[in-house]
Amino acid sequence: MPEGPELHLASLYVNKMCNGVVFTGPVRKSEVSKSPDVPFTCEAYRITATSRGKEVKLTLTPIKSDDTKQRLKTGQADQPMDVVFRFGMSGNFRFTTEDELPKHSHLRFYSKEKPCRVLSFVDVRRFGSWQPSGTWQSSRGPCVMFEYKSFRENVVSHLSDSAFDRPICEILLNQKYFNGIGNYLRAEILFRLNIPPFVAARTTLEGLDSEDLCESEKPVKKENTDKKPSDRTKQKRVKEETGDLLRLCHTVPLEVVSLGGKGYDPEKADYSGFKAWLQCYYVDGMKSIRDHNGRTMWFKGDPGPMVPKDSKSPKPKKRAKKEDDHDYTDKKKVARGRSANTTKKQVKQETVTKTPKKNKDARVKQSRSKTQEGNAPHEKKPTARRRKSSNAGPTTAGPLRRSGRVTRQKSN
DNA sequence: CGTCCACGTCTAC
DNA sequence: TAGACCTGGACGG
Repeated sequence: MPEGPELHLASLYVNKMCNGVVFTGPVRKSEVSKSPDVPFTCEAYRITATSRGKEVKLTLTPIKSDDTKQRLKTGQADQPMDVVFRFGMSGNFRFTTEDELPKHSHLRFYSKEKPCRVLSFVDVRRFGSWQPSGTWQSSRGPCVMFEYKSFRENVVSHLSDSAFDRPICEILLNQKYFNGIGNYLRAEILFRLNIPPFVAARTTLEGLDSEDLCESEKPVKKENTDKKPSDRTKQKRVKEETGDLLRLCHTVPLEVVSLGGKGYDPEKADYSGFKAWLQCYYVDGMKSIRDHNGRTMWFKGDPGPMVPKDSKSPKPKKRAKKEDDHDYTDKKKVARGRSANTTKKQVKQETVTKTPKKNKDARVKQSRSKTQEGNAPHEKKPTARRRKSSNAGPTTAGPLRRSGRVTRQKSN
């Protein structure tokens, strides 16, 4: 659930579900969670939520009672407490009855009703975290969706920062400047403007005004294809109609919010709406390669000059089980078909083992050493990456990593 | 069965 | 700038 739109939708969900609900008692944490305890307990309190970029803040507000003495004696809160959440790769909120507690519910707020209900912070992978008495993380910039003006100013006034030496697709994930943008949004945003992902960020951004000159412009849409404008003209028109890159960092996430539903959440029934909204990310026919941080960048056309030297396309997953093969309307299939699979459900017990194990995600980053001799491309960056374990003898477990990864994409 | 991949940070050489 | 941190679904053998 994790880019700006999903975090915001989560805050809307909490406010809707918890409106009028009275919560009680302590906040409870799962055994396995390593996030801190939330030292808040109260006979009667309410919960509201707000979001900023990729964070959600819950505010726990005690309901006034006359019995101050009693409250203090039993350690009850009488002041509100904020808890700030980051969702990692899989965080979300759910409000259920007590006996329907979701698996991986790691922080729980109990309602005072008879068959009580529970607001859960659910997080399968546990990359998410929370901070009791928390504040918005100071290293993160303004929210691309709801602090648009200061977001723009923050970027435009810091273009000399060396962070902007990087390719545009990589700085779009830098939360100091693009709080709320994640991997699918960067693909969708650059795709809309036809910006090659691996061009220098500063080049792409300089010249943009800290004021949005497009301000009062109406939505988007409308594509007049009878004319064949030159590329230059086309670029200009695109800008006029849809706004510049910074504006799309604002409007594109907001589109996801207005889709309703849950945004990116393949497990949910209303995922199809989101899937249909995607134009580039994981879409059949698009290209993808790993950026310098090992994250998959989806794009169309020219990758741009700053492509990682040894980068390869991740393997195109075959479309999952059939599902619908009847294309009713225009076909807009997505490469990944996570079907709503509700079959088995191994109730495996989550444990607290601390066995040092082989990392998995790390392997994703190690681009296989293609030319396994140390050719050193020391042009610009001291690209020390790409090698590492290559000539250090085969690792016991994984001798040959991927061999030939084929570039997905049929046409171009 | 094993490998690869996933909406994101963090922090330690 | 590599790993580390996690679970689980899709796929391949």
